[in-house]
Amino acid sequence: MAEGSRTTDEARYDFAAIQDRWLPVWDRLRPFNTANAPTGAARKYVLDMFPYPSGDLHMGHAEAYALGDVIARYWRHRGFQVLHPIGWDAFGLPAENAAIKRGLDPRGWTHDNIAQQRASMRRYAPSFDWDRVIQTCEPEYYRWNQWLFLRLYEKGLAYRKASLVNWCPFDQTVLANEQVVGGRCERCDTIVTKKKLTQWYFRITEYADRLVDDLAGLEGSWPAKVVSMQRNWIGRSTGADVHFAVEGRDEPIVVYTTRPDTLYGATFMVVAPDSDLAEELAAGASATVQAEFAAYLEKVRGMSEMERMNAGREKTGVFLGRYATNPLTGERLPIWAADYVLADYGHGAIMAVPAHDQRDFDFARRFDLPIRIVVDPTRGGTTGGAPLAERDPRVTGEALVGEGTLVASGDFTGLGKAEAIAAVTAWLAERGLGGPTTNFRLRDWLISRQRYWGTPIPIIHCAACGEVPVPDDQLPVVLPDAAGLDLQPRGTSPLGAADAWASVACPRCGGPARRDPDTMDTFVDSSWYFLRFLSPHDDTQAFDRAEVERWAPVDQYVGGVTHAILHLLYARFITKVLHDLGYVGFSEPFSALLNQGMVLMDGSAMSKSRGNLVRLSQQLDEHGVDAVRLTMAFAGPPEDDIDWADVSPAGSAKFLARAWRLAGAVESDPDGEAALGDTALRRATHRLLADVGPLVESFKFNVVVARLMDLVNTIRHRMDAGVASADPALREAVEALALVLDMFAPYTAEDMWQRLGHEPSVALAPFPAADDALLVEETVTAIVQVDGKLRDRLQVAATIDGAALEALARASEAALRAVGERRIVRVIVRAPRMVNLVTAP
RNA sequence: GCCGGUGUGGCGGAAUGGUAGACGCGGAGCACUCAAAAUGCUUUGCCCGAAAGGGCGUGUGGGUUCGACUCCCACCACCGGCACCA
Repeated sequence: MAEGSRTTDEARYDFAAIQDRWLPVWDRLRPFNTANAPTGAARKYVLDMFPYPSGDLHMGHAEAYALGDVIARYWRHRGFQVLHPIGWDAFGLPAENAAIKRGLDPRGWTHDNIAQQRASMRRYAPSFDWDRVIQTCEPEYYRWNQWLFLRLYEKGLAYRKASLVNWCPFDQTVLANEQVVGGRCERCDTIVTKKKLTQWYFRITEYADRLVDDLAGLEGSWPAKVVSMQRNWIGRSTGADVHFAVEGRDEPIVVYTTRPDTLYGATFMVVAPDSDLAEELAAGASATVQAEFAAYLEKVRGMSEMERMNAGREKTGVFLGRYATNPLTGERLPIWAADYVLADYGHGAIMAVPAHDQRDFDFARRFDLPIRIVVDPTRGGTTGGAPLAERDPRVTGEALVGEGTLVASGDFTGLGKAEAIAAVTAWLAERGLGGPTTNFRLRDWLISRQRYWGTPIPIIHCAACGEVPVPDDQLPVVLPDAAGLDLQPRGTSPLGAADAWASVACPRCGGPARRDPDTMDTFVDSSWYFLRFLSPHDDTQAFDRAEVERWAPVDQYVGGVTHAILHLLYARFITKVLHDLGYVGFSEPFSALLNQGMVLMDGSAMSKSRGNLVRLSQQLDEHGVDAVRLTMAFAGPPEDDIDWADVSPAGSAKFLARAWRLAGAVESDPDGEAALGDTALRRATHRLLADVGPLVESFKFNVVVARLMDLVNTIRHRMDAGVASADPALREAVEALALVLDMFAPYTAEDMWQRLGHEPSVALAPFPAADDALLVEETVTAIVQVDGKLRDRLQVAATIDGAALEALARASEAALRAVGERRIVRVIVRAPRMVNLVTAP
């Protein structure tokens, strides 16, 4: 092979020099400044989740921003005006903890980290609009957090209440339900305890139904996994409330059940020991019962969430010495307190049906309570087989939770499960003894934090007026300087000690008052930041309505699946609130979502302690920005994890060098007539141009890269086959290469573009349309099958008709050999691609 | 337990119901070189065969179809989420 002949250009591909060449040019031209884009064009809002400034950028960032940038650059090449902003999620506990550990001010620490990340980001070169940077720790931003809080407060969606909350003993602060993972603090892994505190909440439960219902509209454009996780987390369940009269009490106990059909099987009641109801019921019982209950309650309170939530643990509880009445049967039911019933779900009390609920069954066994079967699974049940006597829970130890037919249930006997649920619920509703109800696993969002580094809550506490919101015109409530404050976590907010800051005159009565010392959960900051990007410097409002209408909602959101519940749920909630308040015209913030996977090393997540940390800066120094970015895109489907041990940034660099050298081989003029060039090469070029769109839009970035490699191989092969440097088809091919490559390797593409005689930036040059005429092949490979098995390949004209193709197939030597002595009884022809000869003996 | 997802060469992964393994990594051989690196060329699913050729192959077992990685049913394995939520 005539090696070297194809690479007439012997210049070396030097990624460092190329990076140094183009960074200052891009700084000057600002090609991705949204204002520089053609106006009037269709728009796309492509948003990457903004980073948290803890240390420098890492491999995970590199993947996320590489993939997000493919999409942003793609739409620009398609002629869209693209908004692709970046900022920093700069408040929060990790930064504060890190600063305290080092004896630094969180503000300085955070700013230093942002500066470092920003410099790294500039070199990594995602196509961001650098004029829209936001940092949530600046008053220019968090002022509007406070504004948002006040709007929720006005609507009764922000409120303060005392209740048992999740408490992290290490961080000395409360946690939202969503921040407790497996009973541990999401941040520091400490076992979470419960504490009774007065805290601020956002009433997200008021939106629970819509947060579930609207997921249907996201199906298909959000990952199925995320939709299902959200649905799971909100945990909507439908059933019925049932009122049970209590002996010696005026008010009935209300319970929630998803199985009203089993009401005849209720043999006792259970209330949550840490509920007010339990306390009240115990108080009305004998001294012995009171003592037992008190001891039990103490034991329960002493347990961590971890211990209490362990489902496998043996049931415990105490009899409260009180009785309720089954509304359907009039039967007398003993009332127990047991910690398997949760105080904050439903009504904190249940009717226990041991035959048809495993937990109730376990409890009944433990305390020798009656078990009564009221649903016969052998009739109408999904699992047939064994007779009822063998399926009895008392024999099997398994409650009968499935389908079946009601037995021993008075007038309801004989009904199926679904009919019975409806019938019993209706019966209860008619008599005012209950009715259909929906319940949610989701709890209100606890947003106050007893820490320094966050948005001050804009409320003033006045002895005379109570809670008084800070008037809008007095915003922002600026976070006081950390100097002189003790930031060590002690369970109360450090801001309370900033006397000069905390003491204020009540805005209502002018009397002495104090600011609320708590700060907001940082997830408040990120719940609406995508709107701030639309008018980041507006100091008169949180966001500009006209800009919102121009850009929002986000067309494509890109980020890690770690935020599948927390951030996305909160952002969806806040968007619905803003919609209801008339501030935005849509109620879902992110029309489409792409979750990139994680970057692993040797099969597990990277960590310093595990010793498998791959440093991004080292990878960039060694292989270059483009090679790392390309590797991220080429590794596989974006949502899959990448094991860095399995991929080859060196291979990526090799490919980039090959592609780059081709730009030096082109010797024709930019305005040459491509139609006069090599047809085979032109076909390859136009096939790529035709396929890029569908591939990128279905996130098959790895396939696009493979197709680019294919094109490079084809170009080289065509050159070997005699396509000259002056052939306009070569220029056409290499230009297409540079344009498509820009999505993955912007430096290399920009340099190629210049070598091809164009002005920067390649990122703003449109993709040429594929020429349909070049997509139609002249000859194709037809396959000949015998009984569905491949036996021969034929080169045929693409226009061949069925009869001609069949004739060729019947004449195929290989096919006839396979047919042997058998007869051909049927022929399926799909011209021009396939013939199947079906035989019989 | 419930919900969601995934199973394809040594590895990462391709494949509108119609040529399984595109593209790459890794391996082997060769060229260039004093040598190496770099670069380039050839080759590379498994088995039988010198070759021609043949057989087997997409987690397992069934099914639909002329034809199944792809569609349907059952099962197995792994990953992720939720989990004493009544």
